[in-house]
Amino acid sequence: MRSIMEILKENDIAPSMQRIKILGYLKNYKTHPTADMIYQALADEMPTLSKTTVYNTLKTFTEKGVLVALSLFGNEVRYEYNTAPHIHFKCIRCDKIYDLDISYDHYNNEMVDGHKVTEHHVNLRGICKSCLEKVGE
Amino acid sequence: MRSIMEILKENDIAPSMQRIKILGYLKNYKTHPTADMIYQALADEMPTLSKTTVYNTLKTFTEKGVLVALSLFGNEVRYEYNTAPHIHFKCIRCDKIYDLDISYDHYNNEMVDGHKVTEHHVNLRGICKSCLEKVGE
DNA sequence: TCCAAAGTTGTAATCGTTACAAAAGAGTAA
DNA sequence: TTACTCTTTTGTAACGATTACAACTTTGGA
Repeated sequence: MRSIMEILKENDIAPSMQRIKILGYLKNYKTHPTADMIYQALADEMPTLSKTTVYNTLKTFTEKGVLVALSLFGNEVRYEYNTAPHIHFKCIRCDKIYDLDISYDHYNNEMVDGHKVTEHHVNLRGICKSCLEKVGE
Repeated sequence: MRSIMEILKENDIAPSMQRIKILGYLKNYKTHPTADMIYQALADEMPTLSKTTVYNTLKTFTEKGVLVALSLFGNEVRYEYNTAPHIHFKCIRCDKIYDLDISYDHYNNEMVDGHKVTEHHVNLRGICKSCLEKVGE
C-alpha cells in the first residue's frame, strides 16, 4: 500500500502538513465526508487549520484524480479516496452511505452516443439493511 | 398524454395556478432546470410568484413522485418530470445535460446487499458530442 | 356567509462554497 | 546569511442555493 507521501509525489503535489493530514484522513476513514466534516475532525490536532485550506486541498486532490467528488442526493459534496469503481447507496432514514461492490456497466473512458465519458457514477437510494431491521419491515 | 390537471389529481395534489404552471414548465422544457431557472422563466407571466413557492412546489411534486430531483456534479438540485428511466450525461465544457436512453442494470425497487432500493441514478460526465466537434478532438 | 385548512408570499436566516488579499513557508541563487 | 520568488495557508467577506417562519390570501365545505 502506497504511503501518503508516495501518492503526493506520484501526482506532482508538493507535500505539506495540511495535505498529508487531509489525505490521510480520507484514506483511513471511508465515511465519504464533506469538507466540513474533515475540517471538524482535524481541527483538534491542527488548531490553525483553515476551512479554506480544506476546500483548496480537496479541489487540488480532485483535479489530480487522487480523490473523487460525490454528489449524493444532497446539496453538499462528499469526497472519497479514488480506488476501484463501485456503487454508492445512501439511506433515506439514517443518511449513511454504503459502498457496494456490485458489477455494473462501465462507460468510463468510452464513447456513448458521441459523448466522451470521463466519470461514471451510480447512486442508489433507499432504506438500508440496518434501518430495515430496526423497524421490522 | 395526460394533462397537467390529470397528473395533479392522480397524485392527490390540489391544483393551483402556481402548481399548474410549474409542472407545465417541467413537462414542456426538458432542460433539467434548477428552482431558480423555473422561477426566472415564470416570473414574467406571474409577477407575484415567490421563489419560496417554487421550492415548496418542487418539494411537494418530488415527494409525490411526480418529479425526480437530480444531483448532477454541482451544488444545486435539478428537476425533471418523472418518465421512463434513463441515464444523465453532463458536459464539463458547456454544462449541458443530456438524457441518454441506454440500457443499464436497474436496481429500482429491488434488494441489493440487504438494502431496499427506491431510487437509482446513473450520472455520466465528460465532453459532449457538440463540444468535441468544436475543438476537433 | 363564515370558518378552517391549505396554499402563497416576502423577508430573514442558514448552509456550503468561493473570492480575495495578506501572511507564512519553502526553495534557490548570490 | 540575505534577498527574492513562488507556493501554500489563513481569515474574512461575499455569494448562491435553500429553508424557516410568520403574515397574508385563497379555497372548499358547513
